[in-house]
Amino acid sequence: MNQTETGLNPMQMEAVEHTEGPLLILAGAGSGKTRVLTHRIASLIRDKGVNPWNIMAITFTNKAAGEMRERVDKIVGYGSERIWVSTFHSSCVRILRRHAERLGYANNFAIYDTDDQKSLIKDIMKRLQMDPKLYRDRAIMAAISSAKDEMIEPDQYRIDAGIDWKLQKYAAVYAEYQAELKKNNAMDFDDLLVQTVKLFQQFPEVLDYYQEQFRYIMVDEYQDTNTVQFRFVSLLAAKYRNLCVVGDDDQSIYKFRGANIENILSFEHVFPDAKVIKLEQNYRSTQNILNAANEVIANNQGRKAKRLWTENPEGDLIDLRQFQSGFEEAEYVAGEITRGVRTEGKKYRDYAILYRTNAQSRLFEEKLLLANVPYKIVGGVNFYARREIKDLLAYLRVIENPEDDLAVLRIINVPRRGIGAATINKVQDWEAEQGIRFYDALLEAEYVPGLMRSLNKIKSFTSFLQVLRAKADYLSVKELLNEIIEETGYVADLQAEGTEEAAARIENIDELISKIADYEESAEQPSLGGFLQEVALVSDIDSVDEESDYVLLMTLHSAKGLEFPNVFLAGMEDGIFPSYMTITGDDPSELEEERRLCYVGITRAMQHLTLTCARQRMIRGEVQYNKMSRFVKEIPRELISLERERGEIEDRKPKMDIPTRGSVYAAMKQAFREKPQQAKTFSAQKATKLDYEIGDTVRHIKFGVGIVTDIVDGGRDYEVTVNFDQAGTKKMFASFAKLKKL
DNA sequence: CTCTTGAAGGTTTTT
DNA sequence: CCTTCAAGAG
Repeated sequence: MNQTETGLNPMQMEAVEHTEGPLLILAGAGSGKTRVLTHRIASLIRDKGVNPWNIMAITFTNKAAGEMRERVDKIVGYGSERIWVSTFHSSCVRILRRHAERLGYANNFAIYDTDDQKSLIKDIMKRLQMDPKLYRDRAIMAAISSAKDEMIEPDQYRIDAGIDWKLQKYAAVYAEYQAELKKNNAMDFDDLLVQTVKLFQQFPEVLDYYQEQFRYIMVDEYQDTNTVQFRFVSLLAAKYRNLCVVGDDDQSIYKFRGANIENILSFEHVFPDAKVIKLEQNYRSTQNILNAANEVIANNQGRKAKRLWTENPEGDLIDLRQFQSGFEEAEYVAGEITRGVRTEGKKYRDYAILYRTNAQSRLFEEKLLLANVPYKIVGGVNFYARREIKDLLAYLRVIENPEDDLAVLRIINVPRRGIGAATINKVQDWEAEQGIRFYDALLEAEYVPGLMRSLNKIKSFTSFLQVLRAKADYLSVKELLNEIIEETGYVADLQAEGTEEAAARIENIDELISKIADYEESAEQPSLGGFLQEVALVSDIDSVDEESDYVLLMTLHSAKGLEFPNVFLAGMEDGIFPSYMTITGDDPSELEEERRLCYVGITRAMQHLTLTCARQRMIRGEVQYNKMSRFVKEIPRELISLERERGEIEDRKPKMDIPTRGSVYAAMKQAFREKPQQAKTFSAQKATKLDYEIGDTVRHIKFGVGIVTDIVDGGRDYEVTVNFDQAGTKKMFASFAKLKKL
């Protein structure tokens, strides 16, 4: 490969060609590191004759993994499916599925999410008779998680706790928690890493097998690896030492999750023979944006010296707008997007709105809805964490892994079977006495004293599960779920409820069904276990689809690794960003982490960056007055445009900042709500036929009743003009407006 | 045992 | 604001 053929600059070339031995690539934002990684993999296969299956690449999201595989495929044309490209968690699961029994787990172990962890911790706290006022479950979960990140086992934790009675108590919960997980044949997220490393440490032959397999290892976003992940990688790479890590210390933003910035800062100490390559040319952003980012991050101490530069034009100034309230802020953003799309030929997907906390998405959602702008919110409540989804998944989990007592407990009385807390307590007491598993106790419920009428209910529950389990042998996952829905009457109950909320839940269930269908179509060997695993490890960002035309809303954390032509950084206020916690806390390194987050945010923008803030804002039902973020003040004045309004702005009536009434807003959201799958509808298929035409009277969920005055076939979608009785004339896309003919 | 109601308490960021 | 938890009636 030569430079002209690949379009790589000399530094990038060097990174691609340096394949033997440890390599640290310090890749600034937008410096083309993904290109380097893909070309490096391609070059290994094509030019150096390395077998695809001898390569492992760790990416930050499943989506990034898929894209990398695709790009390699384009360059090389074969073998990409044999490369291990995946996240840390997925790689570990894949390894553990084959060897978990060596660690005392069955290979079909369940994966517990944060919710599951929490219920388990609560259970244990109750059992240990701990006062929930004195001990916070969140704190305990965090403590256990960080212990695992550092590979500290319960015994060690207890020793380290010394005479601190509180930590001693934590240690007790930790030990019990770990025992319980094992008993349930389950692992939490952290365990996936920890157990894999344990596997490698305890079984040298297993380690050796994988060392032989993964002769070339690459890790993306290395600045955000934690200690276990570092151990995992270094163990695997210990034999052939072909370890290439790519990262940017300025973009380390996951300290709260155990990310250890030392991993990147001291890579050269751990691997003294490491080659270090810096990629400092930015191909993404304009001069002005890059300068702003450079100035902000320069305020941090203890970073590797570097300065990004670009050959890109200077570009627009950075817009800074301060508003009276969060409502006005959101309105402005929605308006700017509408304007850009209407007058500048921009696409909705050219825009992203980034904020510090998920809670900030609300206002934007509301205003975008009003402005008829298609959007998608990334993050927030995970789809698979919704109650109805977790309930149904719990059935599937119990079928797959009979030892998952936590899942059994979740569904034993869902839907209502008349098996209440009193009954469950009796069974649990007896179970503890006998030293058996909860589910096994249910099977032998006739021996449990004092059950009375509940006994029959338990019997019918367990026999229902047994039947399902038998059917699992020949039914597909989809059929199985239908069976569950049918037999439990889960959807029927919701239908009977007849509320908005119930309807939304049913919609979610429908979506779950189609997700299963998708899975069964696309997976090589679809199985119940495979589906549950996939579900446990997806993140919301994985479902973002570049083809679809919508504005993306997400936290700064979720935006890592992405880029957009136009970025709004919202809520630039002290107390929001940087967050209240870091300002009041006394750890200056936390402020630096926030600053890195700001750096990440700024560098997402390719052409245009807008910073917004509000003088006053409703937080938790209270009005807060915030100063403009200190980060904004770190940007040189000459890079900023304060121009109040641009172009003519229609004379606005004085705004009443009254939030849309909850019910109306909820209803609109409902009508509009964006399911990942519906997302495709926007771009791929317009409504094939409209059930109304010019002259018809229609109803819009927000604007009320009106008459259709025009319908234009815009190719992708119909653009409908409606003259509303109340709201005046509006143009809107048919697939969004959800107009109902009257 | 279930459902309703009211009060209290709590918020970064996520695989 | 929104979720979670406890208490009390049916």
